[in-house]
Amino acid sequence: MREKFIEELFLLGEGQRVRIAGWVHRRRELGGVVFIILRDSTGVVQVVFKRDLLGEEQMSLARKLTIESSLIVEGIVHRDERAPGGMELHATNLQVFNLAEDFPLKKDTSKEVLFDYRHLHLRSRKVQALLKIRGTFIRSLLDWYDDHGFTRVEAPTFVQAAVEGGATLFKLDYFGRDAYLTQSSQFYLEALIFAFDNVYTMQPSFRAEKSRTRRHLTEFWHFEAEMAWATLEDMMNVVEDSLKQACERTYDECGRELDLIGRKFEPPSGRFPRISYDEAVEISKEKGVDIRWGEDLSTEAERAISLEFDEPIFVTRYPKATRAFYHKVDPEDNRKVLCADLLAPEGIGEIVGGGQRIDSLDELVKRIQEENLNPRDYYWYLDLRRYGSVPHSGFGLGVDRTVWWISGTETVRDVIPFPRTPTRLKP
RNA sequence: GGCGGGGUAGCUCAGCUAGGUAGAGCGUCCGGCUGUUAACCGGAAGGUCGUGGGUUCGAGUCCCACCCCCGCCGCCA
Repeated sequence: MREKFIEELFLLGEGQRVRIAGWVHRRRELGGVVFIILRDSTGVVQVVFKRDLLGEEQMSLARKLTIESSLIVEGIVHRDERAPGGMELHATNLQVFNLAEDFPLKKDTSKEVLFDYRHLHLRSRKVQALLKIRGTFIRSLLDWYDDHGFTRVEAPTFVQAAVEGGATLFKLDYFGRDAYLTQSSQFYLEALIFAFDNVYTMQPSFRAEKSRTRRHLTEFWHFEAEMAWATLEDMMNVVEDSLKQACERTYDECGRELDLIGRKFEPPSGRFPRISYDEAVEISKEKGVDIRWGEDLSTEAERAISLEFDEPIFVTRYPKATRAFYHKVDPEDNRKVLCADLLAPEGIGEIVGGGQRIDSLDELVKRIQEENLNPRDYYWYLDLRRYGSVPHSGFGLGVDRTVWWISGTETVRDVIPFPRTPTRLKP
């Protein structure tokens, strides 16, 4: 079988014999010589097929090779300036495992058709690079939490009640009862901090909104953390430290991939600015955005603010009416709550949302009633305030959106292997 | 949910303003070429112009209805 990866071939010397395996990336045929660019997970190399080394029978096999055919080839390494990368393999033996049918993806294929064929497009070098960046970012992010006393936990995907009133849930039949797909693991994490103090999870969340934009998915990867005894400021520090480290490591480990996709990404180095909602409204007004105090920040306002800064920026203490019921009221101004959103630069918008949770039973019941929700639906969530309640804070980070920001692609769909949107359920 | 753009060959698009036998490039197939770099050269095949209805001698083109896709806003991560 395979002896070397393509990447390793470039370390070999002139005249060495080697056997590699991979897929036909490009082919160019002349009368008596066939050039194949062969791809594996580590890179590409030009393989040259000539009659004198291969013989007539294998030469005719080489002439039939189609794009994405899989093969094992033995040959002799040659340095040649005419070869891409300065090195090529002169084939001495060809073993075709599968002669591919006409590959449907060509140079002029539109983005939508590429997503129709996502199962095939994944093997492109660009998607490969993006998913490598994604994997590296996720690993680096989780490492930070593992190294800082957080316990990894999991929450159910089937749930009975909404976490927040606003977001729409996917409803499904659960043995004759109504159930929903989770839109956040937050409440479960709040229960788990009583066992572990600091917990995190990373799993999909689901939103049934028909949001047809380049930053929305109906199924997205949600990193969430919850911390006992933590204030809003503690929470922001955790977000900042972990995100900085994850960005730095991704930058360090994925230089080749960032180059390949043409992304000039600078990991944030300075302290993330923290501005209040009040200041955010002022900045928006100065930039000509039509906004009134008390309204949530519009996409236009978020963009105007994020373009003012080079680093991700926290916007804190929004008006109570713009946030879900579980946020703790700001003791310095009871019109506001102790929350923070993190806006990514370059107009990407919100990648983190979080804050300090209500720890008083009476206050929480009052807020649930004000939202016309039924406290009985939240019985176990209320229990957490009955038995040893503690001040606590937490947040959710949109993994896909963050990787989108790092990689600078056109849409968030580019950075997840199999995106789900209101109109896309396959492949 | 509101607004805008779009649906013509396998793919990317032109043709629609001014109705008159359906076009290009790429890809595919066939042939040529022993150093190609998204190779090149010659030839061929390939289309119920999103669906239904209407106007007209005649509709891809004009009118009506519907379906689907993309983007922006709202909602959020």
